Amino acid sequence: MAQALLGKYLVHGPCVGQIIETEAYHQQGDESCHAYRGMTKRNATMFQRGGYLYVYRIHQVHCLNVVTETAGIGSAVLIRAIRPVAGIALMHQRRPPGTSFKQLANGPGKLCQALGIDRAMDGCDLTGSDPLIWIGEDGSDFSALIQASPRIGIRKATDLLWRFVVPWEYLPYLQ
DNA sequence: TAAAAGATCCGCT
DNA sequence: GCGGATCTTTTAA
Repeated sequence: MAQALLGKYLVHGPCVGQIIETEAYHQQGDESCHAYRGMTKRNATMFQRGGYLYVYRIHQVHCLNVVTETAGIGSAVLIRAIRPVAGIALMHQRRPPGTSFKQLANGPGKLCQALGIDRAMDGCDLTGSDPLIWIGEDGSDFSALIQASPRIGIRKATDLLWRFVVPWEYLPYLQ
């Protein structure tokens, strides 16, 4: 699922971004997954069926995930970077003055800031029932360009190559 | 009730 | 590359 989400469009109101970096997290055998030790108040959304939005806060920023498993299994894909596609003026407004185009949303906290996502949106349905926030696609296939690597900023299960990136340098050649 | 850890970011060097 | 900011959840006493 983490690879399949690359190239998809994350839509929140007028703002749209194409997903270019993801990380997978799974309850089973993945110690760095929030759901590894079972359900808590924070991670409850991870145990819903796939298609829901899981948002949590870390340090001073929010991180946005897509729930991926069947109900009862805690699992999600962290969206780590998007390519801004629409609503770019509004994204600039939400980010610090002088932020470059690339830096608008090239990190988990940054893209939440650019898209205006916070913990209040945890549990939203991304599959189309909510006209404000959803995930769409245009049929683009990034599978040949995906690079796998260890996940960023974690201390456990660092051997898993569950981070998937479409390098920023490739993007101009895709249009 | 308290303390520590954490899927980050930014500025400085 | 490094450290600090700064806040919520979780866990232990």
